[in-house]
Amino acid sequence: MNAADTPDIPDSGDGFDSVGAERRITVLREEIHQHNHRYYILDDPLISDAEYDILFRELQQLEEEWPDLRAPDSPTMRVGAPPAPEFESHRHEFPMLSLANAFTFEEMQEWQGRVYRQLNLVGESVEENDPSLEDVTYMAEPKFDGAAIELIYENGILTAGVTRGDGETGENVTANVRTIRNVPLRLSTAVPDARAIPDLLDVRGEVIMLRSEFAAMNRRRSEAGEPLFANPRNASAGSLRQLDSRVTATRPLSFFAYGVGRVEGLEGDPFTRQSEVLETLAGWGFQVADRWQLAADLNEVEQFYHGLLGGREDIPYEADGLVVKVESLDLQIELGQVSRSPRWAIAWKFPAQQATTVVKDIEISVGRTGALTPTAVLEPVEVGGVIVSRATLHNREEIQRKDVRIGDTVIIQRAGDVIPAVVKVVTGKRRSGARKFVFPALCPECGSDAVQPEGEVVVRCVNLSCPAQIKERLFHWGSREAMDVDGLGEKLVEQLVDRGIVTDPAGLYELIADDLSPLDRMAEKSANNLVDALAQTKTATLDRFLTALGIRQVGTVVARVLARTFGSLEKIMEADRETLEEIHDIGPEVASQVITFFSMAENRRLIDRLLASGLSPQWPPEGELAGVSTGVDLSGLIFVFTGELVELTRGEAKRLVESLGGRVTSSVSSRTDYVIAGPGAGSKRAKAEELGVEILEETAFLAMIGR
DNA sequence: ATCCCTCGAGTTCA
DNA sequence: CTCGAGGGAT
Repeated sequence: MNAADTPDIPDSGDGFDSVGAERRITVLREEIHQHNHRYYILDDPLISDAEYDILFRELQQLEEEWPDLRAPDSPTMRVGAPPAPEFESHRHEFPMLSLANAFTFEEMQEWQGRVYRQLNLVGESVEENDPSLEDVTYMAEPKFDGAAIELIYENGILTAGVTRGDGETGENVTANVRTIRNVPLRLSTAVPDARAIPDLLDVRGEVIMLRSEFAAMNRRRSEAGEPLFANPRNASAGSLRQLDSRVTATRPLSFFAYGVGRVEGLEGDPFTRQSEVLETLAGWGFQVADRWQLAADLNEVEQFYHGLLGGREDIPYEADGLVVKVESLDLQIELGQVSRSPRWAIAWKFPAQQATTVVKDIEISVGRTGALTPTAVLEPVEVGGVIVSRATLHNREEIQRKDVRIGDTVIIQRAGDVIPAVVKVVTGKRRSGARKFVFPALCPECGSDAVQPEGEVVVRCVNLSCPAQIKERLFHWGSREAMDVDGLGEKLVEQLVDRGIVTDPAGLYELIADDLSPLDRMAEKSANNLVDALAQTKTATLDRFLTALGIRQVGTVVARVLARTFGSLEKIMEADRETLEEIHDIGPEVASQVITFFSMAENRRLIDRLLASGLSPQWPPEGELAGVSTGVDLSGLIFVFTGELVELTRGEAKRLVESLGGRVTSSVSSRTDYVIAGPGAGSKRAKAEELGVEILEETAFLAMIGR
């Protein structure tokens, strides 16, 4: 049933007036919504596809005739809209976290141990009000292998769909999401016991392709002579990121919901259990995993795991493991998160897909820092739907430890189903021709010495002018985290360096379009684009500039710390070792790398030339909340936010604290300095009282930071 | 001295 | 995504 494929039906000449049309449109939409639900969610249609198409066409025609009556939740939105030039980025109000992984039961037990420890369930100081071991139960469901997204519903209407992105910021793919047949455009209240719909709801889930749909789609593509998709995951992710949503509409995508983000204005009690969230979502019209399981302990989880693994092929979608969550939402809140993963959930992955192949050769590549990295060149082999021909061997010791020789038969797998790695050598199949790899003592790119410093694992080329290093440094300069120069790709850098046109980043800014014209694939237009893109980076922020310089041990985070602490390039260059080491997150090693970098005459000359070409690193960043310096110094202080905030969003509050040098974490501990508690604060507030941590209201917090 | 968490750096394929 | 190592807390 695909309305987009239905041939046009001649105009019926309905002759409604606007009121009549509106009434008819409302009836049609409601009816089509019901049929969609029965077809896609309940799998129990009441009418034939042909009858459905007639209703759909009628609605389409009416909407064409009365454009004012179009609506974002109309089923006709599902056929897609004309292409957009690019996706807008969209910041998640609550970050979309990723999950920690476990592969064995032992690793699951370790995770449980961390859960117990965090909840104070082990050790001597168990207090009366603390939860007990029996309170920690689990909910497990299959881990969908697709693309994670968030759907935003305002007053029950789907208003946005956003990809996970880096977890903080994703892309707005609303037009594409609307084309997914089992995504409710409007939340359903049809189920008798369904809860009333909240004012604002973020639904999280996975966009996937069912195995059968994927196979059928590839069959169609093969008949049409179109390229095939490697696997359902790539096909889903690719379809979701189509700029032309009419293309997305032709792809057989499905959405499975598994969680919520913001829930505002929910009537009655807040959610208390993970399974309740799932049941409620199902009641509102979402498709959820067809099999999920409550488990009183890890042994029950393990049974479910083995059951699912055994019948893995029979599941209608690809699952790469199990997601196990602590069932109680109160405990989830108390557990909080570490970095970008919640402590209350874990992915228990199925064993990675493996394949056997032969190592044809071992090649060495030279990185930005001169690191010599060996890569195994493999006889191409399919692993999990992708042809793999190379696998990293990391470093010299790794080759020795695994005793990988050229000509060996090896087992490879895709780590996390992405990056190929050599698991082990099949020694039984080793033939006499297999020879040990002699790790080079000289850099293969420039012939300089390659040395391995005492106590380190990495072998490095000592020559700073090594062409391979120059290329990587230039490429790094333009990378997304650094100066983000559009068009400065690997191929272009290669040509620039090989022809001696550019040898360092300053050289890039001395380029004019004429220098580029003799290069391959460099017509006038792309040359001008590159020069423009470079010009735009002249006002990049100081932290990006520092990242781009490629100082050892200084990446995005440390660069931001330096920019925030010193505020200008000159001050950073003047800073002495003691000043640097006093800064949180900077220790002797990082300090010494910074000092060394700026003390080298060559680097100082590079910076002079960059500044002379018009670069002026900006700090504080313009327009960002972070820029509103109030002169308050929060460095070294750790904040936890709990309950609702009124004046600020969580994201703003976090950025504010960080911009003033403080840190924000999610769980209260003895090292927390302040807990900012709003209405609805619960266990964290209690924990703060217990530990004697200072508690502030939002207004007091704002006063404290001078806003 | 030891653990845990983060950060940096390097890497694959489509 | 994974590994190694820096930094901070215990």
